Amino acid sequence: MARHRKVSLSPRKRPEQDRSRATVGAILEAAARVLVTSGYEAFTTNRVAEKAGISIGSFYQYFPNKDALLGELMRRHIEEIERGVEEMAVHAATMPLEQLIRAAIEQNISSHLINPELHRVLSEEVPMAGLTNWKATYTRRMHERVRTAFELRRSEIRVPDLDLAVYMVTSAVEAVVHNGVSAREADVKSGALAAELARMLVGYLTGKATLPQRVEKSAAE
Amino acid sequence: MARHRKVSLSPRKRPEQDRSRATVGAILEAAARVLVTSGYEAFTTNRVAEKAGISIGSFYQYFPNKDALLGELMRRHIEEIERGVEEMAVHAATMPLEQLIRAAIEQNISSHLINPELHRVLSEEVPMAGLTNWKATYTRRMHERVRTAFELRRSEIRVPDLDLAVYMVTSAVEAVVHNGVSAREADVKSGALAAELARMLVGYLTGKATLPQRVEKSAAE
DNA sequence: GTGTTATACGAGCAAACACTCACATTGAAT
DNA sequence: ATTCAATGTGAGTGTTTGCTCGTATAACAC
Repeated sequence: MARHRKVSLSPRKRPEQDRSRATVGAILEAAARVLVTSGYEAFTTNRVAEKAGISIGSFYQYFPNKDALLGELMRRHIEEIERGVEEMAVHAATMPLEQLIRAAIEQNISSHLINPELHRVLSEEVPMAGLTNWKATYTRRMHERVRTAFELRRSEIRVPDLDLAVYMVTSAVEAVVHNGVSAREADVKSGALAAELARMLVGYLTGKATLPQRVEKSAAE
Repeated sequence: MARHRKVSLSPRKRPEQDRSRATVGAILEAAARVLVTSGYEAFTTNRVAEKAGISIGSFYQYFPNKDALLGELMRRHIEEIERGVEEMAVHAATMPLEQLIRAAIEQNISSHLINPELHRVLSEEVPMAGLTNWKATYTRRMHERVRTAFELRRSEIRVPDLDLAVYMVTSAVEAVVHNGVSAREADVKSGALAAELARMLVGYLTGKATLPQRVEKSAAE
């Protein structure tokens, strides 16, 4: 365990030939697999190299240290999520508030369903100390986006402090969806959770409550 | 690191004399201090013993392994929180729904303010694998409590699925308060966050929205 | 072919760390 | 004063693990 002085996080060497690009790919794939199947506890550089079918020496050709691998894994995962968010944001400008909220929730849910177990391990088990806090920058970017969307609909929103509203909504959505994926799987799949959440948030923002409606057994699942 | 086969979690030996009770106290105190000031990364048995002013040998007289110490620390922290919840639950039976919600939120906030940094480290950094999942049992007990309270007010609540409602409310409260303590400190202290949260939840549960009111600069802080 | 660079290998080093054990000290009962 | 259990000590052990480095092979340039 000589992993306390971490300096460079960027790759030591860039892969130039196809052979090495395949190696890096295998490493990242194996890393995700190890995290998903055995959790962070079993996430050691030697184990990842073994599962990737390469030698530990090859690993350190492309990653300066263990944290760099974790960072790259997290970077790619967040990138994948934000690609979806980007797409949604295009339509968002024109939708009425209620549909916008609903769409954002659905978006958040599908983010969690890309690779639920990897998402869980990355956000719950991996120690954030040491790798430049990806979660924080992700949260910040998300807040900015939501804030912009809210400003466009300022007249519909009755909450005095917009920043506080942004914070409340993002916190609530993230938590309810994140926990829901494992604890209320059925409600997530049926859309009931999304519907309830949307009703809660729209009521909060507009001050106009809508009554719940019984949800039909949807086509989901 | 020979910490993979963990068996007994209960103390190896019970302290009988005052001297040894003081030792155990010093250990627990030092453990909390290390977690708060240096995070889980620096949380080693040798370090805790050193900070407690005792030898590593003495440590292992009373704790069979590292996880047992973490477990005891967590058990005491949760116990402290639940003592407050208990007190609140007495009044809860008679209050109208809105005040009940508000009281529960205030209770949750004060739980977080007992030792905010310790609370944060325990719930975010400490790996839950290995120690019998305290968080899960705490969550379950909390759900039962809230469910019972909701059942007493079933007529006021318009949400069809009560379990889902319990889940939504507890998730939202926990997340908004937990993050709020560090990210919206001012709003937590002024009571603005609690007010907004209560409004959101009451609207969601009853289907009757209330408009936000500007919050006076309160006496807090 | 020859030289050069990229890639791969894996035994082994050095440090960290949970935990043991043989021995020392203290306290209380008789 | 003697005895014995409770308590305290800390150097040392066994293991894990991040990471290096000397060396071997494959690809490319000419």
